Amino acid sequence: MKSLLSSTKERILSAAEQLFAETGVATTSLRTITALARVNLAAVNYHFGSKDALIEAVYERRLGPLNKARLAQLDQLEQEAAGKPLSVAQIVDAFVSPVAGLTREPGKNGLVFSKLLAQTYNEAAQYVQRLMATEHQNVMRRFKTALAAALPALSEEEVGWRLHFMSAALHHVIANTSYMQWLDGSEGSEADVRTAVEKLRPFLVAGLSAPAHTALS
Amino acid sequence: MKSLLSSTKERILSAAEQLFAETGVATTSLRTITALARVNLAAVNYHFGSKDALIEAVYERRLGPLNKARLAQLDQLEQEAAGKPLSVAQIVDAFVSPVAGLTREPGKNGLVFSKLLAQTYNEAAQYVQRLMATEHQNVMRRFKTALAAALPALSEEEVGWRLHFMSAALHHVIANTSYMQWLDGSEGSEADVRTAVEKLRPFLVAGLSAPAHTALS
DNA sequence: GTCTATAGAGGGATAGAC
DNA sequence: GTCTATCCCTCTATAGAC
Repeated sequence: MKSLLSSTKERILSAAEQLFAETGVATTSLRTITALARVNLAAVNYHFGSKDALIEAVYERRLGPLNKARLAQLDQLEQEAAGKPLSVAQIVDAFVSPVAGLTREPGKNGLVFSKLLAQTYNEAAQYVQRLMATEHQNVMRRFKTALAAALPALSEEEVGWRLHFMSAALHHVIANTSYMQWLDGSEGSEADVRTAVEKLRPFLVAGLSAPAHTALS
Repeated sequence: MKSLLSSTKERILSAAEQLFAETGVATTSLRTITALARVNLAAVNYHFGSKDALIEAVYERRLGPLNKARLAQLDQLEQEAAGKPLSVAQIVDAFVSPVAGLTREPGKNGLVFSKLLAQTYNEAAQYVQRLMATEHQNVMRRFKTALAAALPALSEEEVGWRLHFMSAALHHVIANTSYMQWLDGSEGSEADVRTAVEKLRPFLVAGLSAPAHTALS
């Protein structure tokens, strides 16, 4: 019952999250995790049961709040709109902002998790599917409905694809922001995630609002 | 000198590529690779020297042709345009089409590599940086120049970000197309990569062309 | 160039003392 | 709940026969 902020469990979770994001889930050993958390090796198996269970717990700790935040922001905007469809920009906002908002989660730097989520998107899907498949699907369905109302010219299917693209761009951008220098050799300016997300917003709004077909030239 | 299409080396490369894309580089053992390639375990070390060297070879085999194809298409379009700036749609095409064109590479199914490239983007950067940092940077610089000419209203920095976003969306979409069902619970229609890339095109064109700031209205 | 056999390192998990 | 010590497994890499 003692929910100290730095209990052994929490320290393991944060250390694991950080190392997973840095070098991947598979290559991170329990020995490395417990060393960073300054906790005994056996503690992982005592508190979580196995490495797999620890991985699930790492995802679980962040995904719940992220989903809730997205839905909450969408709810509030829809209430304020009183029946009228939201703008595409508002929907993008409700989807994107909570990711930056992860900063306020336990373990201080929640953006680490965003990087993890993107870096191991496929691996993540495997764990997420077991844990919160329905919750995640509900979120996506809500956004799909809102977006369909904002873009009546597009088919349901097209709206689904656009949502997919938004999620893809957002997560990949977060995961690879530190590699921008590699991407084009530009001097860099220490591009941080928050700047990247800010720059991404108009790109997403315009992309979502695009006509279904675009002629060449 | 005997460049048979199914030499031991090539079979190892293709098997490794496939398994890497399916379950990741770190979790794929040489035993699994050699079993799929129906080759002896020791063959990897004989032909490549180490697992790391094999990984590099897997990336090297595809990235060279991909970069060349992108530049070639851009070159051709620019020649035809005779000095006038290309359209954004044309630039998107030169960037995106060669990825689907990987199909014509050795080992038949080159799209497997696209999935690998996206799934392990961070890991890949590590190897790619060693192998073809300058080549990749040249490609991105060429596209940046072309895009800047097509979008004179945007700053150099903004154009760099947009290029980043395009690459991010493209690679993540390819990597996660098979997970669309998970994304929103839709019935799926066996969404293949080619369809995804086709749907992505107008999204990218509009996103790249967006004004730098979008009001929240 | 291909194979078998094995060395040597590092991993996850657990038993049992405290 | 924490720690040490250890089991047992899988992995990469290599030596040496063919």
